[in-house]
Amino acid sequence: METRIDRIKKQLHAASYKLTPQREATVRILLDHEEDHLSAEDVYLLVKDIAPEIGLATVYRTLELLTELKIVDKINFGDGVSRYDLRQEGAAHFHHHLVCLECGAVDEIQEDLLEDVEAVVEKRWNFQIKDHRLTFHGICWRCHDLGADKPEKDA
Amino acid sequence: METRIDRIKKQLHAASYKLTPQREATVRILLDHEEDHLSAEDVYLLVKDIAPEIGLATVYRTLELLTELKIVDKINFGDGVSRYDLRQEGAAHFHHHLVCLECGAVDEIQEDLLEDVEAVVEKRWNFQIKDHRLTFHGICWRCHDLGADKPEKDA
DNA sequence: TTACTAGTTAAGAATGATTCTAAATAATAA
DNA sequence: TTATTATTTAGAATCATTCTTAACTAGTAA
Repeated sequence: METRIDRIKKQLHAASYKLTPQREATVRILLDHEEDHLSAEDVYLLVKDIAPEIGLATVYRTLELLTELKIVDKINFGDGVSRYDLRQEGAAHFHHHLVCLECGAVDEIQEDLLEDVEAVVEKRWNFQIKDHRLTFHGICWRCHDLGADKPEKDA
Repeated sequence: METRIDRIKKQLHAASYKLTPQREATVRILLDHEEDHLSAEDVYLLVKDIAPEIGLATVYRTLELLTELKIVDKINFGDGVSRYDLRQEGAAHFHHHLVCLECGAVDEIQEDLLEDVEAVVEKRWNFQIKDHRLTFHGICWRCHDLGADKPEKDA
Protein backbone atom coordinates (compact mmCIF):
# COMPACT_ATOMS: atom_id res chain seq x y z
CA MET A 1 0.00 0.00 0.00
CA GLU A 2 1.15 3.48 -0.72
CA THR A 3 1.84 5.40 2.44
CA ARG A 4 1.62 9.10 3.09
CA ILE A 5 5.40 9.23 3.04
CA ASP A 6 5.42 7.61 -0.41
CA ARG A 7 3.07 10.22 -1.73
CA ILE A 8 5.14 13.03 -0.29
CA LYS A 9 8.21 11.48 -1.87
CA LYS A 10 6.44 11.59 -5.22
CA GLN A 11 5.49 15.21 -4.72
CA LEU A 12 9.11 16.06 -4.03
CA HIS A 13 10.33 14.14 -7.06
CA ALA A 14 7.75 15.84 -9.25
CA ALA A 15 9.35 19.12 -8.25
CA SER A 16 12.88 17.74 -8.71
CA TYR A 17 13.71 17.35 -5.05
CA LYS A 18 14.82 14.25 -3.20
CA LEU A 19 13.45 12.77 -0.02
CA THR A 20 16.74 12.74 1.84
CA PRO A 21 17.01 10.99 5.22
CA GLN A 22 16.85 14.35 6.98
CA ARG A 23 13.74 15.35 5.07
CA GLU A 24 12.10 12.01 5.71
CA ALA A 25 12.82 12.23 9.44
CA THR A 26 11.32 15.71 9.49
CA VAL A 27 8.18 14.56 7.70
CA ARG A 28 7.84 11.62 10.10
CA ILE A 29 7.88 13.99 13.05
CA LEU A 30 5.18 16.09 11.42
CA LEU A 31 3.11 12.97 10.78
CA ASP A 32 3.43 11.95 14.42
CA HIS A 33 2.29 15.37 15.61
CA GLU A 34 -0.44 16.23 13.15
CA GLU A 35 -2.45 18.49 15.41
CA ASP A 36 0.31 19.96 17.48
CA HIS A 37 1.26 23.17 15.65
CA LEU A 38 4.97 22.62 16.15
CA SER A 39 7.47 25.44 15.82
CA ALA A 40 10.69 24.93 13.88
CA GLU A 41 12.51 24.59 17.18
CA ASP A 42 9.99 21.97 18.36
CA VAL A 43 10.47 19.99 15.17
CA TYR A 44 14.23 20.27 15.50
CA LEU A 45 14.27 18.89 19.03
CA LEU A 46 11.96 16.01 18.11
CA VAL A 47 13.79 15.18 14.91
CA LYS A 48 17.08 15.05 16.73
CA ASP A 49 15.83 11.96 18.57
CA ILE A 50 15.49 9.98 15.36
CA ALA A 51 18.19 11.69 13.31
CA PRO A 52 20.70 13.18 15.77
CA GLU A 53 23.03 14.58 13.15
CA ILE A 54 20.48 16.97 11.68
CA GLY A 55 21.04 20.72 11.85
CA LEU A 56 18.52 23.41 12.74
CA ALA A 57 19.09 25.16 9.43
CA THR A 58 18.20 21.96 7.61
CA VAL A 59 14.95 21.76 9.51
CA TYR A 60 14.16 25.34 8.54
CA ARG A 61 15.04 24.64 4.92
CA THR A 62 12.97 21.48 4.87
CA LEU A 63 9.94 23.17 6.40
CA GLU A 64 10.27 25.99 3.91
CA LEU A 65 10.46 23.52 1.04
CA LEU A 66 7.43 21.62 2.29
CA THR A 67 5.56 24.89 2.65
CA GLU A 68 6.37 25.87 -0.93
CA LEU A 69 5.07 22.53 -2.15
CA LYS A 70 1.93 23.07 -0.05
CA ILE A 71 2.60 19.88 1.89
CA VAL A 72 2.66 21.83 5.13
CA ASP A 73 0.99 25.06 6.19
CA LYS A 74 3.05 27.70 7.92
CA ILE A 75 0.99 29.48 10.51
CA ASN A 76 1.50 32.39 12.77
CA PHE A 77 -0.48 33.07 15.91
CA GLY A 78 1.22 36.38 16.57
CA ASP A 79 3.63 35.13 19.22
CA GLY A 80 6.68 35.67 17.03
CA VAL A 81 7.11 32.01 16.13
CA SER A 82 6.05 30.28 12.95
CA ARG A 83 4.34 26.94 13.33
CA TYR A 84 4.01 24.14 10.82
CA ASP A 85 1.15 21.75 10.16
CA LEU A 86 0.88 18.97 7.63
CA ARG A 87 -1.88 19.98 5.28
CA GLN A 88 -4.82 17.61 4.95
CA GLU A 89 -4.33 15.62 1.78
CA GLY A 90 -6.35 17.11 -1.01
CA ALA A 91 -7.36 20.16 1.00
CA ALA A 92 -7.42 23.23 -1.19
CA HIS A 93 -7.58 25.59 1.72
CA PHE A 94 -6.02 26.22 5.00
CA HIS A 95 -8.00 25.06 7.99
CA HIS A 96 -9.12 27.44 10.70
CA HIS A 97 -8.11 27.82 14.31
CA LEU A 98 -9.74 28.57 17.64
CA VAL A 99 -7.24 30.15 20.01
CA CYS A 100 -8.27 30.23 23.65
CA LEU A 101 -7.35 33.47 25.41
CA GLU A 102 -7.61 31.72 28.75
CA CYS A 103 -5.55 28.55 28.44
CA GLY A 104 -3.81 29.08 25.11
CA ALA A 105 -5.18 25.89 23.57
CA VAL A 106 -5.44 25.87 19.80
CA ASP A 107 -8.24 23.80 18.33
CA GLU A 108 -8.75 23.19 14.66
CA ILE A 109 -11.72 23.51 12.41
CA GLN A 110 -11.39 21.45 9.26
CA GLU A 111 -14.51 22.52 7.44
CA ASP A 112 -14.54 25.35 5.00
CA LEU A 113 -16.90 27.86 6.53
CA LEU A 114 -16.11 30.62 4.13
CA GLU A 115 -17.66 29.63 0.82
CA ASP A 116 -20.38 32.24 1.00
CA VAL A 117 -18.09 34.91 2.31
CA GLU A 118 -15.55 34.23 -0.42
CA ALA A 119 -18.16 34.59 -3.11
CA VAL A 120 -19.02 38.02 -1.74
CA VAL A 121 -15.40 39.12 -1.53
CA GLU A 122 -14.49 37.93 -5.03
CA LYS A 123 -17.41 39.78 -6.56
CA ARG A 124 -17.45 42.89 -4.46
CA TRP A 125 -13.72 43.60 -4.30
CA ASN A 126 -12.82 42.01 -7.59
CA PHE A 127 -10.24 39.88 -5.81
CA GLN A 128 -9.32 36.39 -6.98
CA ILE A 129 -8.95 34.35 -3.79
CA LYS A 130 -6.27 31.67 -3.65
CA ASP A 131 -6.27 30.95 0.06
CA HIS A 132 -7.40 32.33 3.37
CA ARG A 133 -6.47 32.43 7.01
CA LEU A 134 -9.13 32.58 9.66
CA THR A 135 -8.52 32.52 13.39
CA PHE A 136 -10.98 33.09 16.19
CA HIS A 137 -9.84 34.31 19.56
CA GLY A 138 -12.01 33.64 22.56
CA ILE A 139 -12.81 31.23 25.36
CA CYS A 140 -12.77 27.52 24.65
CA TRP A 141 -15.25 24.99 25.99
CA ARG A 142 -12.70 23.76 28.55
CA CYS A 143 -12.46 27.20 30.14
CA HIS A 144 -16.13 28.07 30.36
CA ASP A 145 -17.24 28.42 33.95
CA LEU A 146 -19.69 25.60 34.29
CA GLY A 147 -21.68 23.19 32.26
CA ALA A 148 -19.09 23.25 29.53
CA ASP A 149 -19.64 20.55 26.99
CA LYS A 150 -17.11 19.13 24.68
CA PRO A 151 -18.18 20.01 21.17
CA GLU A 152 -19.13 17.38 18.65
CA LYS A 153 -16.11 15.94 16.95
CA ASP A 154 -14.92 17.67 13.79
CA ALA A 155 -16.99 16.44 10.89
CA MET B 1 -14.68 69.88 19.75
CA GLU B 2 -13.22 66.72 21.14
CA THR B 3 -10.58 65.30 18.86
CA ARG B 4 -9.52 61.73 18.37
CA ILE B 5 -6.38 62.50 20.34
CA ASP B 6 -8.49 63.78 23.23
CA ARG B 7 -10.46 60.58 23.31
CA ILE B 8 -7.33 58.46 23.26
CA LYS B 9 -5.95 60.58 26.10
CA LYS B 10 -9.07 59.78 28.10
CA GLN B 11 -8.72 56.09 27.37
CA LEU B 12 -5.16 56.17 28.63
CA HIS B 13 -6.13 58.07 31.76
CA ALA B 14 -8.94 55.64 32.42
CA ALA B 15 -6.30 52.92 32.55
CA SER B 16 -3.93 55.07 34.64
CA TYR B 17 -1.52 55.93 31.89
CA LYS B 18 -0.42 59.32 30.69
CA LEU B 19 -0.35 60.71 27.19
CA THR B 20 3.30 61.69 27.22
CA PRO B 21 4.76 63.75 24.37
CA GLN B 22 6.34 60.62 22.93
CA ARG B 23 3.07 58.72 23.07
CA GLU B 24 1.19 61.63 21.54
CA ALA B 25 3.70 61.90 18.70
CA THR B 26 3.34 58.18 18.04
CA VAL B 27 -0.43 58.40 17.96
CA ARG B 28 -0.26 61.36 15.58
CA ILE B 29 1.82 59.33 13.16
CA LEU B 30 -0.69 56.51 13.32
CA LEU B 31 -3.51 58.98 12.67
CA ASP B 32 -1.69 60.34 9.63
CA HIS B 33 -1.21 56.85 8.21
CA GLU B 34 -4.48 55.16 9.02
CA GLU B 35 -4.47 52.66 6.16
CA ASP B 36 -0.76 52.05 5.84
CA HIS B 37 -0.09 49.03 8.07
CA LEU B 38 3.10 50.51 9.48
CA SER B 39 5.71 48.36 11.16
CA ALA B 40 7.31 49.48 14.42
CA GLU B 41 10.37 50.51 12.44
CA ASP B 42 8.21 52.55 10.03
CA VAL B 43 6.53 54.29 12.93
CA TYR B 44 9.88 54.97 14.55
CA LEU B 45 11.33 56.62 11.45
CA LEU B 46 8.24 58.77 10.93
CA VAL B 47 7.95 59.74 14.57
CA LYS B 48 11.56 60.82 14.65
CA ASP B 49 10.65 63.66 12.28
CA ILE B 50 8.29 65.22 14.79
CA ALA B 51 9.96 64.03 18.00
CA PRO B 52 13.63 63.40 17.20
CA GLU B 53 14.62 62.40 20.70
CA ILE B 54 12.35 59.35 20.82
CA GLY B 55 13.84 55.87 21.13
CA LEU B 56 12.86 52.74 19.25
CA ALA B 57 12.12 50.91 22.49
CA THR B 58 9.68 53.65 23.44
CA VAL B 59 7.87 53.21 20.14
CA TYR B 60 7.62 49.47 20.79
CA ARG B 61 6.38 50.07 24.32
CA THR B 62 3.86 52.62 23.16
CA LEU B 63 2.52 50.38 20.40
CA GLU B 64 2.25 47.52 22.86
CA LEU B 65 0.38 49.71 25.30
CA LEU B 66 -2.01 50.93 22.62
CA THR B 67 -2.56 47.34 21.54
CA GLU B 68 -3.43 46.29 25.08
CA LEU B 69 -5.95 49.10 25.31
CA LYS B 70 -7.38 48.02 21.95
CA ILE B 71 -6.65 51.42 20.44
CA VAL B 72 -4.51 49.83 17.79
CA ASP B 73 -4.56 46.39 16.20
CA LYS B 74 -1.33 44.48 15.89
CA ILE B 75 -1.29 42.44 12.72
CA ASN B 76 0.98 39.92 11.20
CA PHE B 77 1.06 38.98 7.55
CA GLY B 78 3.63 36.27 8.04
CA ASP B 79 6.64 38.25 6.90
CA GLY B 80 8.18 38.33 10.36
CA VAL B 81 7.19 41.91 11.08
CA SER B 82 4.29 43.09 13.20
CA ARG B 83 2.24 45.93 11.82
CA TYR B 84 0.03 48.36 13.67
CA ASP B 85 -3.27 49.95 12.68
CA LEU B 86 -5.44 52.36 14.57
CA ARG B 87 -8.66 50.54 15.27
CA GLN B 88 -11.86 52.10 13.93
CA GLU B 89 -13.52 53.90 16.79
CA GLY B 90 -16.23 51.76 18.28
CA ALA B 91 -15.32 48.73 16.21
CA ALA B 92 -15.68 45.58 18.23
CA HIS B 93 -13.79 43.48 15.75
CA PHE B 94 -10.70 43.49 13.74
CA HIS B 95 -11.12 44.37 10.10
CA HIS B 96 -10.09 41.96 7.35
CA HIS B 97 -7.35 42.10 4.79
CA LEU B 98 -6.81 41.18 1.16
CA VAL B 99 -3.17 40.42 0.50
CA CYS B 100 -2.15 40.34 -3.15
CA LEU B 101 0.29 37.54 -3.97
CA GLU B 102 1.35 39.41 -7.09
CA CYS B 103 2.14 42.96 -5.97
CA GLY B 104 2.00 42.63 -2.21
CA ALA B 105 -0.68 45.27 -1.79
CA VAL B 106 -2.82 44.98 1.32
CA ASP B 107 -6.39 46.23 1.01
CA GLU B 108 -8.82 46.45 3.85
CA ILE B 109 -12.34 45.29 4.30
CA GLN B 110 -14.15 47.13 7.03
CA GLU B 111 -17.40 45.23 7.05
CA ASP B 112 -18.01 42.33 9.31
CA LEU B 113 -18.57 39.43 6.96
CA LEU B 114 -18.47 36.78 9.61
CA GLU B 115 -21.67 37.15 11.61
CA ASP B 116 -23.19 33.98 10.24
CA VAL B 117 -19.96 32.02 10.46
CA GLU B 118 -19.43 33.11 14.04
CA ALA B 119 -22.87 31.98 15.05
CA VAL B 120 -22.07 28.53 13.68
CA VAL B 121 -18.69 28.34 15.41
CA GLU B 122 -20.00 29.48 18.78
CA LYS B 123 -22.75 26.91 18.73
CA ARG B 124 -20.98 24.01 17.13
CA TRP B 125 -17.63 24.22 18.93
CA ASN B 126 -18.96 25.77 22.12
CA PHE B 127 -16.43 28.56 21.77
CA GLN B 128 -17.09 32.09 23.00
CA ILE B 129 -15.67 34.35 20.31
CA LYS B 130 -14.02 37.60 21.38
CA ASP B 131 -12.31 38.56 18.16
CA HIS B 132 -11.20 37.16 14.84
CA ARG B 133 -8.57 37.53 12.19
CA LEU B 134 -9.40 36.90 8.56
CA THR B 135 -7.01 37.37 5.67
CA PHE B 136 -7.49 36.40 2.06
CA HIS B 137 -4.53 35.73 -0.18
CA GLY B 138 -4.96 36.07 -3.91
CA ILE B 139 -4.77 38.40 -6.88
CA CYS B 140 -6.01 41.97 -6.48
CA TRP B 141 -7.98 43.92 -9.08
CA ARG B 142 -4.87 45.88 -10.05
CA CYS B 143 -3.02 42.71 -11.05
CA HIS B 144 -5.74 41.00 -13.07
CA ASP B 145 -4.75 40.65 -16.69
CA LEU B 146 -7.30 42.81 -18.42
CA GLY B 147 -10.56 44.51 -17.83
CA ALA B 148 -9.78 44.90 -14.18
CA ASP B 149 -12.18 47.19 -12.48
CA LYS B 150 -11.59 49.01 -9.31
CA PRO B 151 -14.01 47.67 -6.75
CA GLU B 152 -16.75 49.80 -5.29
CA LYS B 153 -15.52 51.83 -2.39
CA ASP B 154 -15.73 50.27 1.05
CA ALA B 155 -19.24 50.75 2.35
C1' DT C 1 38.09 3.77 -12.21
C1' DT C 2 38.23 9.09 -12.36
C1' DA C 3 36.41 13.38 -12.89
C1' DC C 4 32.50 16.42 -13.11
C1' DT C 5 28.15 18.32 -11.87
C1' DA C 6 24.15 19.46 -9.13
C1' DG C 7 21.84 19.01 -4.96
C1' DT C 8 22.13 18.78 -0.06
C1' DT C 9 24.08 19.17 4.26
C1' DA C 10 26.14 20.81 9.11
C1' DA C 11 28.12 24.35 11.65
C1' DG C 12 28.31 28.51 12.85
C1' DA C 13 28.13 33.41 11.60
C1' DA C 14 25.05 37.07 10.49
C1' DT C 15 20.75 39.44 10.39
C1' DG C 16 16.71 41.63 11.91
C1' DA C 17 12.85 42.22 14.99
C1' DT C 18 11.89 42.66 19.52
C1' DT C 19 12.73 42.91 24.50
C1' DC C 20 15.50 43.84 28.45
C1' DT C 21 18.65 46.61 31.50
C1' DA C 22 20.42 50.48 33.61
C1' DA C 23 20.73 54.95 34.54
C1' DA C 24 18.51 59.40 33.87
C1' DT C 25 14.50 62.27 33.95
C1' DA C 26 9.94 63.89 34.87
C1' DA C 27 5.72 63.83 37.32
C1' DT C 28 3.27 63.07 41.72
C1' DA C 29 2.50 62.62 46.55
C1' DA C 30 3.64 63.49 51.27
C1' DT D 1 11.47 69.93 50.49
C1' DT D 2 11.96 64.53 50.07
C1' DA D 3 10.36 60.21 48.58
C1' DT D 4 8.09 57.60 45.24
C1' DT D 5 6.60 56.21 40.91
C1' DA D 6 6.20 56.25 35.93
C1' DT D 7 8.52 56.97 31.84
C1' DT D 8 12.28 57.66 29.05
C1' DT D 9 16.74 56.86 26.21
C1' DA D 10 20.64 54.23 24.70
C1' DG D 11 22.52 50.37 24.08
C1' DA D 12 23.07 45.53 25.22
C1' DA D 13 20.87 41.14 24.93
C1' DT D 14 17.79 37.73 23.11
C1' DC D 15 15.48 35.00 19.96
C1' DA D 16 13.83 33.32 15.52
C1' DT D 17 15.38 32.94 11.15
C1' DT D 18 18.49 33.14 7.14
C1' DC D 19 22.93 33.16 5.03
C1' DT D 20 27.71 31.49 4.08
C1' DT D 21 31.07 28.25 3.50
C1' DA D 22 33.03 24.09 2.91
C1' DA D 23 32.17 19.33 3.00
C1' DC D 24 29.54 15.50 1.40
C1' DT D 25 26.58 12.62 -1.75
C1' DA D 26 24.51 10.61 -5.85
C1' DG D 27 24.40 10.43 -10.55
C1' DT D 28 26.56 10.71 -14.99
C1' DA D 29 30.06 10.77 -18.54
C1' DA D 30 34.63 9.62 -20.00
